[in-house]
Amino acid sequence: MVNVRVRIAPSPTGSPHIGTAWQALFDYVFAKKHNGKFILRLEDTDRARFVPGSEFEIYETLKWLGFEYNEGPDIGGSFGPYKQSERLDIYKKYSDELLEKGLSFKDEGAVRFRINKSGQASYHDLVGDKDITIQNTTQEDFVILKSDGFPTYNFANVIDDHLMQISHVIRGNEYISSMPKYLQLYRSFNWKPPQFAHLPLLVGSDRSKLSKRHGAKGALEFKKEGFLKEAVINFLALLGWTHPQAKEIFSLDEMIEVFDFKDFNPASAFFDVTKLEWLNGEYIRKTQDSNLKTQIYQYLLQLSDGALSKTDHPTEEEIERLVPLVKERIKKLSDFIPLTSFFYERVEYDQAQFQKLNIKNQNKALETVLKKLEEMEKPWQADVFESTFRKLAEDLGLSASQMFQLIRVAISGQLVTPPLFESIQVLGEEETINRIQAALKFLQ
RNA sequence: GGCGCGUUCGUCUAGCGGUCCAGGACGUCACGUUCUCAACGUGAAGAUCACGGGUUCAACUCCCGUACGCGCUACCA
Repeated sequence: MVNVRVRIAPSPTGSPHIGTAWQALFDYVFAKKHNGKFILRLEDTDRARFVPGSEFEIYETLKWLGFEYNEGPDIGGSFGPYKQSERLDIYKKYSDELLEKGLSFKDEGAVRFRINKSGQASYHDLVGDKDITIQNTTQEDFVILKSDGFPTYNFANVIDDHLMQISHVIRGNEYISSMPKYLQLYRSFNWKPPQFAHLPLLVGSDRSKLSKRHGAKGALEFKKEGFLKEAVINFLALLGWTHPQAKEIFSLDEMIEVFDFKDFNPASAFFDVTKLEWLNGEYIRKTQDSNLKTQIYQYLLQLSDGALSKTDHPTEEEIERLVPLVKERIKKLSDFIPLTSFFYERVEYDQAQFQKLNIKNQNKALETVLKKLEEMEKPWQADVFESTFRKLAEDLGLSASQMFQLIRVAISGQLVTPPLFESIQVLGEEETINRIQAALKFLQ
C-alpha cells in the first residue's frame, strides 16, 4: 500500500460531536499504520448552516485527542487552501469543464450533473469487505454548483479527494446510496476513484444518526467532564471495531499496530457513556500519582478559566496529598471535587446525616471522642488512632463502624469520604479538633 | 414510495457450516473483604442468534422472502 492519504472532512456547522472524533480516530490510525498522511479539510460550503467559531473547536478537538494532522486549513499544505470556501475557483473550473463536455447543464443559476441512468455502479467497500452495487436508475441529475457559486458536497468531495490525492475515503455509510454520483463524476474526469471505507453510523439513544439536534454531546464536553483522552480514544475504538485479540483496553499505538478494516462490524453502534466511565476509571487508576495530580490540577484550572483562587481551591501540593486517597474512587476528574471539597471548604453540617448514624447519646460520644483526640500524642499515628477508637467504641457500646462514621460526619459533614485515617492526616490535628468542636456546637 | 445498509444478552461485541443448548466486556444482582464509598475477589441472572422458508448429514454462520431499524432520495453534509 503506497502513499496513503486520508482526510477527515467536517463541516463547521457547530461544535464537532463525538461522531466526528470517532471518524477522525480511524482516519488517523489508518494513516499512521501505513506511514501515510492525515489531512483535515473543512467543508464549509453551506453558508446557511455555517457557525463561525466551530472551526476552532474542530482544531481543538483533534488537538486534545492528539490526532495531529499533516495538512489542514490552519497549517497549510501543498494542495492549495484546505477550506472549501477558499477553493471556489477550483470548483468553477471543473464545473465549466463538465459544462463544455456536455455532461452537466445550467438550471436556474445552478449547475446540474447529468446522470447516466443506464447500468449500475459497483465498488468494493473495505468495511464489511464486500462489493456493493447500486443501479444508476436510482439517481437523479444533481446540483454540483449552487446558484451562490458554492459547490455541493457531492461535487466538492470528489474534486478535492482527487486533487488532494486521497487514497482512501473513510466516511459514514450515509454516503453509500450516493456512490453512483461519485463514481460517474470520477469517470467524467477520467480520474481513478480512491478506495472506500464506509463506517457504520453512530446512533444516539433514539437510535437515529448521532447529531447535535438529537442531543449528541460535543466532543470537547467529554474533556470538560473530566474524561481522559486515552480513555475516550480507547472507548471510541471499541465502537464498531474489535481488537483482533479481543482486548478491551489498549493504547492508540497498539491499535495502530493491529488495525484493519476487516475488524469492523457494519451495524450501527449506540454510544453508551456507562462503559466510557468504567474505562475512564481504569485509566485513572493506571495513571501515575504525579501525573494524575497534574491532570487534576490542569482540569481544575481549566474549569475556573485559569483563575484558581487560593482560598477555596486546593493547591497543587494539596492535590498531591489527596490523589492517593481518591484515585480508586473517581471515574472522572470532575469526581475529585465532590469527594474532596470538604478538605478545603467550610463544613456545612446537616442534622439528617447524624441521624442516619442511629447513635444514642451521640453528643456525649462525640465529646468523648474530642477528649481522646486532645489527649492523643501528636503527631497522631494511624494505628494508635485506630486502636484508640475501636476501644472507645467498645466502651460506649457502639460498633466500630458507628464510631468511625460519627467521626467522619463530624469532620466532613458527609457519610461518604476517603478513608478516615488518611483524611485526618491530610486535615491535620488542629483542624480535626476544630471541626469536631464545630460539630458539637452544631449539635447542641 | 424507491433504493441502500443493518438486525446475536439492557449496552459494546465474539462467532466467518460441526468445537455454540452461543463466548467476552460494561452494567445489574448476590456474596466475600471492609471505618463509609470505592477498588478488589467469587458467583449469578441476562440472547428461543428478528421471523419464516430453503440448501446441507449439520446453520448464528450460505440462499430467498418478510418484518423492523436506520440512511439516502436537498441549490445539507
